[in-house]
Order: sequence, then structure tokens, then C-alpha cells
Amino acid sequence: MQYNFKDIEEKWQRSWQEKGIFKADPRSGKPKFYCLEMFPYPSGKIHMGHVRNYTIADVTARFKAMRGFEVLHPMGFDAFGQPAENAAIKNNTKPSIWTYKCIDWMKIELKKMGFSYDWEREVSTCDDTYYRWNQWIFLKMFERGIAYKRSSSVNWCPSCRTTLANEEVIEGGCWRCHTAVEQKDLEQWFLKITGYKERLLDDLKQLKYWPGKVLTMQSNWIGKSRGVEIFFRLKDSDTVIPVFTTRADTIFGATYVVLAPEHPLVKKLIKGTSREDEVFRFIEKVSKESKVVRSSSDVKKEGVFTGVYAVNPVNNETIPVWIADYVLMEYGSGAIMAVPTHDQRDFLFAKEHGLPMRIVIQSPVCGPQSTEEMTEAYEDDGIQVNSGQFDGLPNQEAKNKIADWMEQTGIGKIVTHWRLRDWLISRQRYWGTPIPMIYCSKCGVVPVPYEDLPVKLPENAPFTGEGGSPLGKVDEFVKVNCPKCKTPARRETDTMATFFDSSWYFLRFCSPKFDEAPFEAKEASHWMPVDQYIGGIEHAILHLLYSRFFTKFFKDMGMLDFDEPFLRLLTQGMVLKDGEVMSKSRGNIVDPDSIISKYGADTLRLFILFAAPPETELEWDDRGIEGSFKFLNRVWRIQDNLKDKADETVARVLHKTIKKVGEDIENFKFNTAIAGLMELVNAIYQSGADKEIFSKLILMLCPFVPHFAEELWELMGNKGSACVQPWPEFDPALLIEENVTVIIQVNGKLRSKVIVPAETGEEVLKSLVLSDEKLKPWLQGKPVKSVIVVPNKLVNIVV
RNA sequence: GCGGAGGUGGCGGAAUUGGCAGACGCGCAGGUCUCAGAAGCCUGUGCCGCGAGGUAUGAGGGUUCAACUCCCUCCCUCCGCACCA
Repeated sequence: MQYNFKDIEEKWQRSWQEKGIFKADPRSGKPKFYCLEMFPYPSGKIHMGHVRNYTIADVTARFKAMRGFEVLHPMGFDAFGQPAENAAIKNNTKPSIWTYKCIDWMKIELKKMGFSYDWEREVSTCDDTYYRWNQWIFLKMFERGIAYKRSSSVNWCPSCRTTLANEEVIEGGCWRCHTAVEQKDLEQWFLKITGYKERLLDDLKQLKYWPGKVLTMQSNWIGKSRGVEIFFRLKDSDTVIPVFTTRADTIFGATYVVLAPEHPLVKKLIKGTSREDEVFRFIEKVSKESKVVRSSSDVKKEGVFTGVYAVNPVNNETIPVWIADYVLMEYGSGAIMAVPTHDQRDFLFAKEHGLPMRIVIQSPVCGPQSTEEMTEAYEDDGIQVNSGQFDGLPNQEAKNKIADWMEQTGIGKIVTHWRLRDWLISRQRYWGTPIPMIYCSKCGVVPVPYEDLPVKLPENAPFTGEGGSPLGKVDEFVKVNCPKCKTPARRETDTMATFFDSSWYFLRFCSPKFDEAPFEAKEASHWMPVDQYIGGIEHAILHLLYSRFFTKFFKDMGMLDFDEPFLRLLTQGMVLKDGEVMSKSRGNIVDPDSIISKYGADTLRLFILFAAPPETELEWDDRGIEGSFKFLNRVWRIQDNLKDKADETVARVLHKTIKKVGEDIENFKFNTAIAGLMELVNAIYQSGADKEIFSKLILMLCPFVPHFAEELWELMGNKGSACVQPWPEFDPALLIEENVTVIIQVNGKLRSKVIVPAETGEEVLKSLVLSDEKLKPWLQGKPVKSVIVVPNKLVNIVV
């Protein structure tokens, strides 16, 4: 006999909704708990990744509610983005229609899972009641100089036909379609996230409850590195080439200088020289190479000599200036001093082109003594040689001394370099937030007045999937009068990157219907920061960095009084099938819906929590899910065999379980929490349970399998919803064991066990153990050297 | 290359932080019930060995009465970043 999950789940989902059980009330007087998961893109179907993410969050939210917290647990949709445009073209419909349909389907599936969302707070970023606040925020940023427009070489995906942020370029390819990214000069809108770089880096220290991995990734992305900018003057000229290095200790070994092919000085240097043609041909060739090709490490480093010489400022040596593809304009000053002996890239390049080299750091014990011996650069620490007054110093010490000396003498300047670039947010796309700007031939760039927001997306834009923004083709959108001088002007036709939308949605959930600002300060200060944020590791950099940036911006605006939006972060592992990520192309997708109809949502929830700890990858197992279903049926049958009064042994197990499960949930060890519940059930099958014990088991099951627990709770004749009951308390007195099993070892090997009353004294134990018959064969004829006693645990006899 | 995480039965995974390795589940084997099967329920299940016992947490070494846990050397897997000067 199996329990009827279908009716039960529908029944309780209806009941929760009717009673409004998951409404978050800021005036309840209880301590607040904001539980948030990364909201989904509405593709139409939820996948196992969503199920896992949201189940982990749901257990947390439900548990906290039972623990007496007023829980805010909202859900919404990150609804702008390119897939909607592609789907609209494919199905000959509109992105809005397609998106809202997907949202409806997805909501049905989320509701079927029994998640405890406060649906009254739902937001969709494609709704103008939401995106008008994107525009509002943008205008505020514009007023403060944080949003600005400039022409720049930008990352361009030829397949998506749009620009990409640096953060969206993965290994030189588009993060979405992996097409090789090209460089293109365009007028684009940027957000000055670099203005926040120090705070974004420093405040990582506040995030004590974030995974270390994420902190490292953010820190690397911001990429602070300290070094020296050294000024190389050109021979017989006043022109100076600043060069950035983190290895000032190698300056005496700099035997040539290299500029990036895009370096602005290049043209000036070679104009009219005999090498002009050759150099230009090289630059031309490099510019045609995609980033992927150029950054692949196995490609041979290429370059040309400019015919120009520079002077090494520390020893006045004349050294050649080259141009090479291995120097990047985006990093440092776009120029390097090359030290072939102590940098592998310089070493390979120097070998290839027969450039000179000189050792300036030597290991006191081993390593190459002459450049002829060298087969690779010596990049380890050592002692300075050939370095003038710095000879004999350990190089790490010399690094600082040389830097200081350079600053004093004006040879160089100690600088801090950052990897973080400003955030490019313009997208030549339709399905996004229109950037609220107007171009007037008289007044220039004019912001749309606040009272004219939102700038709504026109419904009738043409989608061809071809280049250029579709908005540019809608006359009634583009043509507008200038807000200042009232003469005909034109609107900005780019839209915002969707990461803009998701950078503040957690604030909107605090007051989703507020219509005077993006969020109501009072509500935000009540609910924020998010106490627990849960989502995929794939957002470790972009989304989290941008959200942190926005939060700091709002703080500077006086709209918030804290620095960091997310107190605790949990990144859940992926769901795999046969060792691989579930994906359409692999054809190994397990559809949550099919599992729900076969076993019910509770079984799916239970399995996905039990099969692995939240942070590790989870291998989907069809047989495992049967096991979870079997367990629920096993619990279900307990109600038919209840005793009037259960044994104390079961009561003891119960209280131990209450303690364990509570602690495990707090620590996100759901798999062992469930294992503990299974042990309790096994104990009940051995010795029987009474109504009280069974009811407490039901309450502990409630966060995991809420529908199932509600039904049993009701069948046991209890009043009120199970999920609003307080979490059961354990009796510490029942946790104290009367008897303990003490392990007896001889030379560290288990030889016997003895059951003794708890807290038996050392001496008693010793004599008891030494008279143990079982130990005779091990002790015979051997003198006892020592006896180690760990009370209540073990005795180890050393012979 | 740099940074991070990890390696435990046939499988997913436990181990209160140095104290019974393998909890819990899957799988497998046997039993019970049944005309029979399914479902239940019960028992067993790291490996070698009939047994006493031996042996085992990627490999090797060390510290310790005692090591999955701490230290050293090496191997492998996964993830992130990457001509970053």
C-alpha cells in the first residue's frame, strides 16, 4: 500500500495558499529571516538544478519559521534577455507573450514542489513596474557620474550581434554561445564600478559566511597588484614610455622594451621610418586575430623591432624597443620591460629573436650560473647580482628597496594596478530595459525626466535576429522631443544588460509594490541584508559583484545603511547524470515533472537532499529516488501500529534525533539530518512509538516533506498546520547515557568491548579491563608497559 | 602556470575534529509471508580466509599509546583564473 501523494500534495498546496501561511509580515514582532535563492530565467520549465537550489532554500526557510523567525521567502523572474528574442523569432510571437507564458508554466511547476514562497511579492524584471526603477537607478547614476558614455573598443559577439561586458567574455569567447569575441569601436554606456574597487575588495573581509572559493574568485577578479611604473625615456628624445612591473628587483636585467601592438605610441614612433611598413603589417595581422587565438598559450610569440631604442634608467643602457603580440594593451600600461632571464615569456621571445639577456638573480645553492646554461627563465627567489648597489641582497628585500629608490630618484613610481574595468551595460537588443536617454542636436545627451518614466518598450518592434538594435527601427519610439528645448530629438536605442536587473531585485522584494522609489527604505532596513542566499557557483563573480556594487551605491545615496547585501552565501553543487551535467545536447535530462507525477514532490525533495551534501555535485540515481519513496511509505505505516506508551529507549533516540536534526539543518547537513530521521524510524520499527513520539517525528519531517507531514499531522488529530508549529525541543536529561560501551585495545588494535556505567573511574576501568578473559591471548607473557584510559571511550593497553 | 576543492566498499555518501573506519541509503544475498509474484517485514553484506585471524580510507614516509583526520614527498580528478608583466 502506498500513500496517496497526489491528493495530499494538491490538498495542502491549496490549504497553504488559502490560509496565506507564507506571507511575510514585518510587523509580527518576531526576529526576521530573509531567505533568498537566485531567481530563475523563465525558460518555461524548471530543471533539477532549480529543484535542488530551491529545495535547499525551502528547508531553510521552513525550519527557520518553525524556529520562531518571521521568514521572508520571495520568488520572481529574471525575465529580460536574449532567449526570449530567439524564441519569439522561432515561434513567430512576441518576446513579452512568450516570456509571460513561460512564467505561468514555471509558477505552476514551482507551486507543485510545495515551496513556501510569499507569492504576493513576486516580481518580473520585464514588467514596467520593475524596469522603470532600473531607469530611475540609471538616472541617479548618471547624475553622479557613475553611468557615463564613451567610445571604446568593446567586446563584440558576432553571433549574438551585441556587445559584452568583460565579465561576459570567457576564454575569449561569448559566455552564452562561445563564439570568438571581436573588438569593435562603439559609443557605449558604462557604469563606473572601478570607483568602488577598493570597497569591493576590502569589504570581502566582512563576508565571513561566504565560501572561501567565491571570495578568492572575487578578489582575483578585482585583481589588485602592487608594483612600480618605471619610466623608459627614448634615446635622443623626450618621449617617455611608462612600463608596469611587479618585479622591480629584475630591472637591471631588462634588456629590451615591448609595446602592445595597440599601444598609442607605436604610430608616433615609427612614422616616416624605414620600418614603418613592416611594423604596420604586423599590427594589421595581430588586430585580425581573435582573442581566443591570441591568448592561447601554445601559440608562438611574434613581434617586430621598431628601429627605436630606449634607455634603461637604472644603468643608462641603450636597449631596443619591440612590438609583440604577447603584450596586452588592457593590462598595466600596455608596455613591459623584458627580463628574459627571469620571465618565461620574455625568455622564449628573446631566444626566438636573438635578443640579449643577463642574469640578475641567482640561487645561492643551485640554478644556472650563465645565460648559456639557461633552458628556461629562473623565476624563483635568490640573491641580486649585476644589480649595482643592490648586489648581494635577497631579491624579495631588493624588490622593496629598489622600488623606494626609484620613487626617490624619479626613475619610477610605486603604483597599484587593478584588473577590474568599468562595466559595459549597453546592449544592441530589444528585450531589455531601454536606457532612458535622449540625444538632441542642440542640448546633447539629455536624461529622460523622472516624471516621464518608465520609457516603455514598444510592443511592435521587428525581430529579424539581424544586427543593430530592433528599437532603432521603431519610429514612434525613436522620435521624441527634447525634454529641454522641445525640438525633435532621438532616443537611445540600446537596452541595459540584464545583470543590471538582477543587481537589486533582492531589495525590491522588501516592498515589491512601492511606487515612489525602487524600494521603501523602512522595509529594506527591516528585511535586509539577506540572511541566507543560495544559488549556483556560476554567479560567483558577475551577479554577486554587481549586487555588491549596487548596494554600496545605494548606501552612498543614503538609501541603505549597510555595505553588503548577502550575509551568508551557499553555492549548491550541480546535478549530474552518469557523471555529466544534465543538458539537452547530452540528452540526459531527468524532468522534475515526471518524477513528481510518479512519486510526488515530497519524494523528489527528500531524495535531492539526501543524496549528497548541498555544496557537492549530486549524481542523479533513479533507484535512489525509489528508496526515498520507500522511506516515506515506511513512515506512513507507523500510524497503524502506535502504542499507548513507548519504551524509554525510543524516547532517548527521539531526543537525540531532535538535537541532531536541528544542528544538522543549521549547518546545511541535510543528508545526515535525514539519515538521523531514518535511524529514528528504524528504532520505532524495533520498539514501537506512541502518538507523542510520532508527532514529533512528523514535525521534524515537515521542512523536508511538508505535504506528507501536514497530512499525517492532521490524521493524528492535531490542530493547525504542521508547518507553523514550533520545532520540537529535546530534553537534555534524556541525552545522558546510563551505560557506555568502552573500547578495549591492545597496542591500538580493537580486541574487546565492555559495557560499563557512564563516568566509571579510570582505576575501576583499568582493573576491569586487565581481568578481561578475551584479552588473555594478547597479554600472555608480555609485560604491560602502560595503559591509556579515555573515560567513557576506550582503554588502550600497550605491551 | 597560478589559485581553490577533493581522492573512503559494487554505488551515493558518514565519521561529535586524533579515539570502534564504512552511519544512513542504494545495490546484492538469504529468510518470512504467498498457490505464485509484487509490496511489506527480518537477517547478512569492505576485502582475503572454512576458521582463528589478517588486511584496508590515492601512493610512500613521519609524528603518536592511537591517524581518513596532523606533518613531509609524490600521483590523480574536478573547478576557477590566465601571455596579468
